Amino acid sequence: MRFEPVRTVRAYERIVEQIEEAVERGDLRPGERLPSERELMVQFSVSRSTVREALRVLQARGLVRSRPGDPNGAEVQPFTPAALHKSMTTLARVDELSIGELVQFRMVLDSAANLLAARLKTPEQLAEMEAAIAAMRASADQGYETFSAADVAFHDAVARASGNKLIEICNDVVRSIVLNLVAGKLADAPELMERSVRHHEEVLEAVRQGDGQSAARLARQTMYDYYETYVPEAQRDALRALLE
Amino acid sequence: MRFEPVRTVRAYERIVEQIEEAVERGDLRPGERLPSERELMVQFSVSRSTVREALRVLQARGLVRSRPGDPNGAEVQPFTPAALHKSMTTLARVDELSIGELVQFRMVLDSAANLLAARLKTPEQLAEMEAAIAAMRASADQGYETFSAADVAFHDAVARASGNKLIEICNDVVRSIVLNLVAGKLADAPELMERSVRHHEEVLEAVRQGDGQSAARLARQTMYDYYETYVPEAQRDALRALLE
DNA sequence: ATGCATTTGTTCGTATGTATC
DNA sequence: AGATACATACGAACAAATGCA
Repeated sequence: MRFEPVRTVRAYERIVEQIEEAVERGDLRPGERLPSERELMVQFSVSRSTVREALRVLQARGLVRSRPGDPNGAEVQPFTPAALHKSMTTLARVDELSIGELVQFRMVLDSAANLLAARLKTPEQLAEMEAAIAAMRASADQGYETFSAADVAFHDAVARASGNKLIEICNDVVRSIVLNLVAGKLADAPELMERSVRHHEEVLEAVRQGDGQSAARLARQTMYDYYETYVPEAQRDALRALLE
Repeated sequence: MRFEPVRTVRAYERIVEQIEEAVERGDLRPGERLPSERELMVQFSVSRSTVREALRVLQARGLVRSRPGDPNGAEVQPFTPAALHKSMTTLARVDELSIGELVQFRMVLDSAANLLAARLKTPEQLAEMEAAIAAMRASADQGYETFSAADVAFHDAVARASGNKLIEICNDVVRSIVLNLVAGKLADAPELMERSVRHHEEVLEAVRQGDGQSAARLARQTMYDYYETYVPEAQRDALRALLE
């Protein structure tokens, strides 16, 4: 007979587990309130400090949010990729994720999104994409900020049309990291913007016609062209491997 | 003149920020120790509870780990995708991510990994893949557990060979979630295993020959065939869109 | 619009189990 | 084996913020 080593589990962890499970089971829905800290310390029969440590962890995971003085207790949050975003950002910073790897990942995701969108798009989603491109063209002379916002809107519409929430979320997270990295470096370059608009139109046309392969290939090419100059020469080869 | 709204930032958050930045800057390297809680409460001039709440958050993010009685204080952890894994798991549970979406995401990632691996593989990595497939065949009659472990080893080797840590990590995270979901449902099916081994061999052959397109396509097909029966009929269409 | 009661944020003091030297 | 320093956990207290009558 062999015994398992006993894992000493902290009191606050058990509280986290219980509340986490309640949320995942759907017993606690977004918008609902947790009991007050004093009530929780009675229910779990622990001290207030322990309750608070548990709440801090839950808050860090984005499951609840508590404000000082709120008599209704902590609020259960709807899911946001904030926690996901946080850990990916630290990954990018601590583990020295290169800009090349990030752009490459975006190429993979955006490519897949376009492939699927070409097949699954609805007329409303097509209209969104068209509107986004129109906004891109209109803002070409209004500076990088506005242009970038329209660009983001287009890629978001495509990601939504893919019908895969995981693609949508990861796309969103990695994009914001990339945009943060190149922020400042990205000057206003009218000719670059204009070319980008043309490329996006080609992508959209392929999506409209349901030609997923072309849409995916064009999307990869578009992104490569757009970020090429910000990726160190040594890393570009790996990116070009996706273009063949 | 416009003023910014004052965001009241909690004391423990500032502590989290400071330590987080120190880790991200590299001032605190994995393995190094934080000062003890009593020391920290002096340095930040806050109370013990506040320090502890900050440490709980940092621990939830996987940056540090503290154990009772350790005279050296909390230890800075090397980056692990544990936090990433956690938030993706809650995403899968709370936001009702379907098994179809998860498998589809794996198809996208694994496909990209194979495409890149075909181009960037080293002889050592090829040897790893060969060893993994050999282990798969050897364990075909030893039950699902051993077989699955060898299967994981193969996909891991490919992901590493892709040279993209983001692909590697996301692959790992999503795979473990999928395996968790189908756990139990997946009975021992010798003929399924045998077919899977053959498919993996075809993938490996394409990788060996540097034929990225074929490797990617075969990888998608292999995964689809393997998980098809566990994906509800209605969701399979979206998966098949990746096979054309 | 003004208090009032309640809640969270934070502090301090204390007791207990535990790891290291 | 003992001493020391540590994290864990408890409880009481005060300030600041919030919601409601």
